[in-house]
Amino acid sequence: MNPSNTMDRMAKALWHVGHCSLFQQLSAAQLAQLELKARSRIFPKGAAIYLPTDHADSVFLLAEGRVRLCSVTPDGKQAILGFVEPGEVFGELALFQESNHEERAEAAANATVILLPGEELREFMENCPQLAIGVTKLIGFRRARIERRLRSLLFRSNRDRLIQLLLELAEQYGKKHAFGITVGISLTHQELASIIGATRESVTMILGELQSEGLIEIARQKLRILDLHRLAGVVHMQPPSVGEVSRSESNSLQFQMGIRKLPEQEETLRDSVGL
Amino acid sequence: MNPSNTMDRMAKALWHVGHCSLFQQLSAAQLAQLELKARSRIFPKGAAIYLPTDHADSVFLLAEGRVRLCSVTPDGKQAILGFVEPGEVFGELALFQESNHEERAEAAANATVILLPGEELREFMENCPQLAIGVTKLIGFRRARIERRLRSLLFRSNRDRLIQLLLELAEQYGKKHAFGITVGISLTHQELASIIGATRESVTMILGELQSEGLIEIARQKLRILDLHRLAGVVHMQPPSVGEVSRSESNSLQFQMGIRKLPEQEETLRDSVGL
DNA sequence: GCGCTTCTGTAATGCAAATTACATTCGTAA
DNA sequence: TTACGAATGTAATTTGCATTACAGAAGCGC
Repeated sequence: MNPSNTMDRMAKALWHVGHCSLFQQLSAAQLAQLELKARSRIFPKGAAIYLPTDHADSVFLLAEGRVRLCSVTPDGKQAILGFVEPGEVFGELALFQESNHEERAEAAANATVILLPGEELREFMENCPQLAIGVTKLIGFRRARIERRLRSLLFRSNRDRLIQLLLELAEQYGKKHAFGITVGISLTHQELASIIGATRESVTMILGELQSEGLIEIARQKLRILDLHRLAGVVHMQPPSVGEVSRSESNSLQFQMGIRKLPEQEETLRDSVGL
Repeated sequence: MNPSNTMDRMAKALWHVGHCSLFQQLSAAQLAQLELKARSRIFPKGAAIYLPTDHADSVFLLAEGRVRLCSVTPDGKQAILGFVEPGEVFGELALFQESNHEERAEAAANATVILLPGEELREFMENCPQLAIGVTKLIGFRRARIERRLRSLLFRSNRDRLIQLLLELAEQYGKKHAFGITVGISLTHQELASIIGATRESVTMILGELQSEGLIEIARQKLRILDLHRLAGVVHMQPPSVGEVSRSESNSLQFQMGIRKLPEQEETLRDSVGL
């Protein structure tokens, strides 16, 4: 690691910290101080950023790439808790829990991550209530999402959960087209399954059904929703709004929690994120 | 509502707010100011404190009684998210979400509740970072719990979830006895089921099995755990510590999330809370 | 191109748990 | 004490999904 390399990374860290919505509250001086402590790291696709055993005392800010948060059981079952998109913070619970992480974060694509020492952040929060409130909002927002996912696991069938997920994907990555909406992210059936808490086979079957019902259309990785309203109707929801520009809300960490069997090898999010 | 009654209530509110761990951070002056805005209300057993539709902009502090948080579907399925014990805060997500509550809070026993206007609290948080950090910790703590519950729903069987719940109850309400641990709270099978996300019948059967395996003993509402270690072993967990005094940690909001069919009538937590 | 792996599709079988349908006991208010 | 609703116990039946087991297709490095 030569000096210029280090400088480059630090410069990047500075830029990204300043542009993360969570830190908008800080004054220029504070930002500079925080950035002094920030360190940036690059993780190749598939690499683990932290493990459930790590006693991490750092908060992470994703600069580039995509990160997957998942939970794994000793016997190899795995669930995807959510994805982190650039500009988002993750691992934020370590800020206060004096315990270890309870999940695993891995780079779903080559990822540049900025590490912010928890110690520092806590100090900043004490001096800057705005920041503290921002963090509270963030954690609360994600808690609300998890509660929703919990509910859907309790109350809804595999099929309904998958449909719900498709609707969320449409809202997040959807782009209106001549006929229907094309979803600009491609996930494998296995990943969809891990998100909603089902098996790969179930997802394959359900997608097939939905297609033959004329609700969606699948052509090699490309998913298109033909009848948004009818789809939303099935699960008794309002059809989400799908913009031309989309990417509705950047407060991500989306998706439901799911389960999947870990086949002993890396599984990766396809990189092609159209749109 | 005559004046003296009002005064009485306000005095109570004052006392309780001052004694809630969350508000220890505030100075005497701040406390007094907050208390000016606090209002206390009494809810009879079974009454709803807030509904999923309420646009509540208040945080609640339970002074006396017990509150149940649950989630209900349009078709009558119901899940218990957790219970609130005296001294604990609830409804805290409303502090920031500009939306409605997503759950329902009802008095599981006659309950005295102190209402703190969200507007006020937000102001206090801006002036007192300690308070903001306290709130963050609280929300984060509960989020971590929910994530654990989600995992157990995904990865564990009905049986294992029930055992886990029994262990938690032992830790919270357990009291060491000559042989085994008596659990000082009595919940109906239906309630246990709603907490772990199973049906009443399943719970009845599993409890029966556990009894015939010599792990527990049930005699009219009274649950006794005979072999804590073996029980914990079944679910691959460390046996929880059970004090003579117990009530380990007051940061409650315990239990897993569950499901149950709402039989169109009130269901109440038995009042007898031994210990 | 070829061969490899990763993904997708399909179908039979198994199983945990919900559903349904009662019988019994308990608690408690009349 | 009786009577009634609530809580518990048990069992047969159904079902949603996981499991298991392949076979074909698509992507990709060589």
